[in-house]
Amino acid sequence: MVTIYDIAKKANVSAMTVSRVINKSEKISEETRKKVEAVIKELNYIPNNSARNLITKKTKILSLMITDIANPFFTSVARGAEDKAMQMGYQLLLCNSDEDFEKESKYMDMLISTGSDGVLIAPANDHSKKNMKKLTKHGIPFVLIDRSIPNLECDQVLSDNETTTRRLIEHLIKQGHQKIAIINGPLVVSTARERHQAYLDTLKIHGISVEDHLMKESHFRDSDVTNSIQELLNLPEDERPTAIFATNNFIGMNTMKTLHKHNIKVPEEMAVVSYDGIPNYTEEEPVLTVAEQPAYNFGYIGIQLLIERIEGTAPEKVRKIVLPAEIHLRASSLYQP
Amino acid sequence: MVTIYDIAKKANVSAMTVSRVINKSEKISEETRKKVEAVIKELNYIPNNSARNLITKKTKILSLMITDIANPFFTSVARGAEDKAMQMGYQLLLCNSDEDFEKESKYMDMLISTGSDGVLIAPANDHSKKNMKKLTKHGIPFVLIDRSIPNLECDQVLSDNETTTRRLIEHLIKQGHQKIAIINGPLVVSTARERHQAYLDTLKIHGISVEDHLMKESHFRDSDVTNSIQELLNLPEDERPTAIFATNNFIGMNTMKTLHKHNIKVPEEMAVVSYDGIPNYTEEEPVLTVAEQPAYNFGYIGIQLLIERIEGTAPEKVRKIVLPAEIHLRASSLYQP
DNA sequence: CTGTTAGCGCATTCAG
DNA sequence: CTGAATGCGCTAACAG
Repeated sequence: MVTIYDIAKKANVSAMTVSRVINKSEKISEETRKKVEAVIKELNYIPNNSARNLITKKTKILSLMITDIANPFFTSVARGAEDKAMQMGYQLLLCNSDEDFEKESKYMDMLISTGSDGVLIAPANDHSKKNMKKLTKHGIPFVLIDRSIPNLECDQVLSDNETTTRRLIEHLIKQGHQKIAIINGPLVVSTARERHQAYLDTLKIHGISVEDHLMKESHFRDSDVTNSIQELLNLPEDERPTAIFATNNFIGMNTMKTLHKHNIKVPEEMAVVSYDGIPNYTEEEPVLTVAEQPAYNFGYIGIQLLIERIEGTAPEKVRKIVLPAEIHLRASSLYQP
Repeated sequence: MVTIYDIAKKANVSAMTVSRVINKSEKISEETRKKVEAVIKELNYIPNNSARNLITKKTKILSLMITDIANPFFTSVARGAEDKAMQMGYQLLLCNSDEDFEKESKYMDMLISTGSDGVLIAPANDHSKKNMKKLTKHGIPFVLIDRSIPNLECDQVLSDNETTTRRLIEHLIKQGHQKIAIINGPLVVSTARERHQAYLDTLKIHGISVEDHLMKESHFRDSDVTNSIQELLNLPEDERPTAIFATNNFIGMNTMKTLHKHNIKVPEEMAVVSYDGIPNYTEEEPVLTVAEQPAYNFGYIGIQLLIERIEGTAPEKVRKIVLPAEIHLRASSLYQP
């Protein structure tokens, strides 16, 4: 392995001078800088970060913890995060918690051990607070994205779940729907809770009674919603919903698939609206009405806040950034006379 | 920061003993082990990997370099790689070269600097050989996936491009097609070259003349193929192809979209076959005939080979694993009388 | 089974 | 502008 000493010897300078050249110190004469750089190139020298980190306590590595790498929403988040991180001279370590607190904890120890300068995280659920506390104890800044955690003051980039949900539900109401079902993720996740609450509030505002049997709790991962749908379809005619609100892309997509299997016509027999965009890999126009969140920006802005926190350019006060979603009205919820 | 010395002092042992406990050395009395572990837990001690790496030259970090994080093919590769890496106690650093040799080189220096134990890489193109040589010079093992590099002896996990392409083209020939176009990626990438060659060979075997104007070179990223398609459609009636072979998922998908825009009926006016699966996010049955590669296994097996190489359990001789693709015949290439 | 000594490669002091 | 000494946190090699 080539070290600064090898460079120093060959360039007839001290190791310290080489170190200064590497770190782009200003206080180096043009002449010696060029001489050293030539030797560095000649010997293919690449600095050893482990040695560096040991002293500086900095790694120039940021970590991104997401809950599902198979979800296009998080793929976009990752792209945004990666773009900003690279632009700012940081590397990105990608971790996938699979919506699992235990797996998240395990990764967290690894991150601390390896030395991340900061962590951008979509927490698995409310229990993740424990992991956040651990980061704080180790002096590692973090920024929450997509999901908040109760009673945890920190920088975060979130979606405006209240407004977006209300707009989706009111759209359904305007289309004449009174019995609107919700298929949600686990309520131990903040986004599920907020969308649940906004669903309830909107119904109440419009004088629509809330029915327990229209509220289903499923998962945010790409798992089947057959049971939930089946239960909704099994309801007596006068209780059966005429519309379904799916709280993420996989639930929405699987709802459409399942309804199709049951030969239920959308939107005539059942209207569907969903959270999150779904990439269109076909030549057909998309059908599903969705509230598309700015996933890329979750990553991009999240990393920006994180770096500002790390480099001390952020204000003392924590920042909570709330981004709007964009609603695309499509056939799945538009009444066709 | 808590160090082994803090633990040692509080547990009334030497730092070395603490180190042994952390590293699960056998030669420790049950009693002292328990005592030390208790203090570690009490003080929330997590070892500093930078210090460790400096001595051991091991980081327990593997890197995965892919060329396009937005491509579902590589997302699957990443999942497979992540699963295996985690299972074996390694972390995965994900890098995205964007099909760009320069970006790949930049990441490569970072990887070497941070200290990856090994690299699993889908090289951007043949020029990447230079980057591979650099890894070798720094003693970092690597495994190629998806794409090989001419005259580079190393472990690799590839797809059987020759057989798969032949089967796709022969399927088209059986359907009665004689004028078959190919829209390919850049020929500086091995997979593009191999598919190109197999396309030529298959046509020749079946006595079909090869026409230059039916061979288009595009990109593997999600960019438009409008020009290529336009040129094909502009050909005089008797030279115009009746089928298109797309050499990856994005090309296939964009070919379908573009044909749709031109109101060209598939497969009646133009049959289409494509490489790579495309996730189906709709309730409709997929239409496109594809050769689906075992992407997950590229990652999974690739990491396996890599770890065997790192830990010295691999045979001296390099291994070349060739995985078959699975052909799904669908409407886009099936003649409907 | 446990402890001592030394040093991994580099940047932070502090001197010149 | 340059250099010498020191130690970051940990483990390899040896000694007891």
